[in-house]
Amino acid sequence: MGRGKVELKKIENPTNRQVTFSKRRMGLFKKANELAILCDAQIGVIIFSGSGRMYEYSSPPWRIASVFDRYLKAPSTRFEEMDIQQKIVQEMTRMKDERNRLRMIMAQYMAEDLASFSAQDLSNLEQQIEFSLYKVRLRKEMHMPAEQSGYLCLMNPAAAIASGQHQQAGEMVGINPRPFPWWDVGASGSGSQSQQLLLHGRDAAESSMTALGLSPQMHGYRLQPRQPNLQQDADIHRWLW
Amino acid sequence: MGRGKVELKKIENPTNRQVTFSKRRMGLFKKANELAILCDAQIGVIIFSGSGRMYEYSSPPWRIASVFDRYLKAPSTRFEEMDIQQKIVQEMTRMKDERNRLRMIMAQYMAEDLASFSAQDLSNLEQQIEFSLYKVRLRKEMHMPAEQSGYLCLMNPAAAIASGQHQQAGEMVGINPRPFPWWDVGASGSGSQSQQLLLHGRDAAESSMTALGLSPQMHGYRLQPRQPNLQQDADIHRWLW
DNA sequence: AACTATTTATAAGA
DNA sequence: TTCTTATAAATAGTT
Repeated sequence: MGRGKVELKKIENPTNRQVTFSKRRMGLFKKANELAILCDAQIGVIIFSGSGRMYEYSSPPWRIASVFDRYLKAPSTRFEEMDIQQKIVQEMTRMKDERNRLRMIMAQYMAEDLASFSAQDLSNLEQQIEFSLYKVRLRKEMHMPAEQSGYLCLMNPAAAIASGQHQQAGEMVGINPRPFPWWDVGASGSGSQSQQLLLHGRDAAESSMTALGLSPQMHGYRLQPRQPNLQQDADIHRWLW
Repeated sequence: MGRGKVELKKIENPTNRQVTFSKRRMGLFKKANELAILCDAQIGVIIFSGSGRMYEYSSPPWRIASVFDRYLKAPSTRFEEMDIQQKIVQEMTRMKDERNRLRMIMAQYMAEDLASFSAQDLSNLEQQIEFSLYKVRLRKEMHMPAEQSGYLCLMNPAAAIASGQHQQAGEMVGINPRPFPWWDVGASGSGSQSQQLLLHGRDAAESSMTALGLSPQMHGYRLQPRQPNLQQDADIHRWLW
């Protein structure tokens, strides 16, 4: 609709693209509004521009949130929702616990909260930090091969070795129980610590909706027999962890 | 567009309405698709017909759930406009992000993931760890007053002072952008890498500020409804955080 | 579901 | 950005 036919591919000229975006965005909202009124429908539209700005339309008198809420609830029964919400509460609690644990660990490791530490705890923590320092310096040496070879001597060699052995054995230095056991982070039965501490970018990219099994596709699973909700659990777990 | 002009009001004839609904629904989705492709936008459209049937479009390669997630995370989306379920999803996402962030920080601080660190990064991390070590040893001295007074000498004094100054200034040692900027956590105006590395920089920066600020009292100010209107909201918030 | 007379949307130009 | 206008596209009423 215009002076020339337009090919359905990304408009390369940024200015043209911006102008077209503006025009067509308004056109789309107008169309949505007409459809909603003419045909008595509830409509929500959300647009993110290439630059990340959000635009939204929802048919009066609704808010976008209402549309989404209806979307969330559309394919499911109340009973199933209750079920999944229980899962949510459970997983949420776990995650909150781990977050709090990590906070405490960080505070201790950065020596910002040593009030509850005994002398022995302090020694163990010191060893642990020394070992971290050792690893950093080791890596530093790799970057600048020659020059300061004696650098690592700043660290207590015994501690380095001891820590190294611990590490090889797959466990961190054990500090006494009173302070929070940050060295045992996330050790819910298995898996090496380093693995647990690494972030897998995949997590961040995943969709919460998918995770919660709230998309229509997922609801299909949940409507299956009342077997233990394995698929759903797996989905939730994958997203959460 | 048609044989006659159309008045913008609900079509009374059910058959006509249904036909128009079909035609215009497809037209709307087509327009949305064109806009998405031509202008490189991410678009989601949800339609509920008068009879309650749901239709949806989302611009490839996304699913409508992704759009919804992004909506929840958008800075302009206000907490108090969301429904309970959406709030839960949003809060979970935030908590997960913060947990992942803490994990990453821990891994770096414990020198378990230094692959992406430059020499400068390593130096700064080294300084930071040295400072932690310094604080631990300081505290250790308090426990056993006499004996090994020369203990602190193991640490590079210059680094200790430098770190101390940084600390006093209220900021951590600055390491270069490539690794995850845990040292820059919560630095509001820094314009550092955090926005790129995080799924939704602004929100995560806010929560992580308290994460490393480690003062639970301050946490989550943005999450609170601006006006403490709904008791339900308050309950959720109290439980989540 | 197809057809087409018209209206509407909009690309390009100003 | 906004307006203009030639033209493409959408669609209302018809078959």
